[in-house]
Amino acid sequence: MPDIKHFDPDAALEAVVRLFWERGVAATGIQEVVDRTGISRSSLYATFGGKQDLYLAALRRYVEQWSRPAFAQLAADPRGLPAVTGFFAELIRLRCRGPYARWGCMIANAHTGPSSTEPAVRQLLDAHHESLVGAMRSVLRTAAARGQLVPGAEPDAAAELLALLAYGVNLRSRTGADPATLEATVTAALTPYAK
Amino acid sequence: MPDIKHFDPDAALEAVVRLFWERGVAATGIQEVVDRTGISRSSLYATFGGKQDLYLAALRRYVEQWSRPAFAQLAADPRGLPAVTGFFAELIRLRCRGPYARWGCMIANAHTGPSSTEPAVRQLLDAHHESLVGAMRSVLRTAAARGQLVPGAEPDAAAELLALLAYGVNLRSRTGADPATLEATVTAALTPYAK
DNA sequence: GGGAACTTGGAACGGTCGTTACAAGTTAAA
DNA sequence: TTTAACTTGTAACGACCGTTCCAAGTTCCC
Repeated sequence: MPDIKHFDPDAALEAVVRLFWERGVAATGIQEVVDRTGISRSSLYATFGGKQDLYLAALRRYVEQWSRPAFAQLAADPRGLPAVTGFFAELIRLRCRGPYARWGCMIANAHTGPSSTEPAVRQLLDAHHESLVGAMRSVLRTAAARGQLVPGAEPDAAAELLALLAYGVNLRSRTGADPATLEATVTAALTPYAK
Repeated sequence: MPDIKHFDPDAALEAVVRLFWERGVAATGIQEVVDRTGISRSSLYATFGGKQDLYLAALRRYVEQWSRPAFAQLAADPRGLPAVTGFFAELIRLRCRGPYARWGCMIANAHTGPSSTEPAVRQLLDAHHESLVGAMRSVLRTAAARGQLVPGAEPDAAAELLALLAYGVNLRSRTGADPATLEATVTAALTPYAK
């Protein structure tokens, strides 16, 4: 029977996520991946395939670990509008403070990368966007059901708006945008909808 | 006395802009620049310096050629809210149709690039953002003066919101987002403010 | 213990990266 | 026409790119 892996593929992939997330695929060499993960080129290629496969795996892991939980929590939040406020507050905090400050969103970053034309990547980006919009729609419908929205507000259109706003926040946070300004902008976006 | 340049630096830089805009800096090699501009490595380095200088020059040219005129027109437009609608309509058209479709905005793209941490680039990105927000502020104040806004609307906060929305449009357009959806989203963003 | 299945480290692959050096060519004042 | 200033094409630089290959090591079934 075969030998067993001498490393934890999951931990290695996590290191790869952080590398690609912060610096981007194009700017990150395989050598850096080898150094940061501590595993050798052989093991890397045997486990994940080439760089493109590795990037795709990292993107998927990011979505599973960050986007999906956040979207699920948002969609299921029974509070309605306060859930949206909370979502953005947490987003802004994550993007501007702590270990991931100025990294932006790995998915948002991927939109401008050289692989964004590759079908698998594009499909992932589109699916991510649909998930975000869907979650926003859910929570806005909750808000509508709870009578929190002004008459005539359209949850579906507002959901798209809030999703694009999130991309804007993600992008601008990479240059060190002021979190207070971002917060105020989110407030300005929501105020007209609140009854 | 010296020899004279055998090429048009401005035309060369224009070609460089398109190259970096569409594909990004990291994914574009000097050889491609040489091929597309038609000038040799020597002339390239003698005229523009290294790759980083070339990128910065291209960014500046993009701002001068695209952003500055658009922002100036927006800020000076006497119509108020219809000017905002027109700005986004033109933006979406440019991003989704014609020769620049799916290229996004070169400045938005630059946010995720490896050079976005370099001071000169970051400063340019921040200045660009301030210009856009400033133009939005101007046109919204015009709208307020013309009585187009609902009572209580804050032009300054709304200006930031519309700027971030523009970044979102730019980003999402790179994967081929539906222009009609984007239009509807812009409408949804403006509707609550219109009297 | 023999041996098949698999992992691992390390060396090496050809290719491309951004950059530099230099000889030859061109220009116009002296 | 000499000469200094400058441009241009070509060649080459060392470094790194992503990837592959292979010998050596490890594991577990037979």
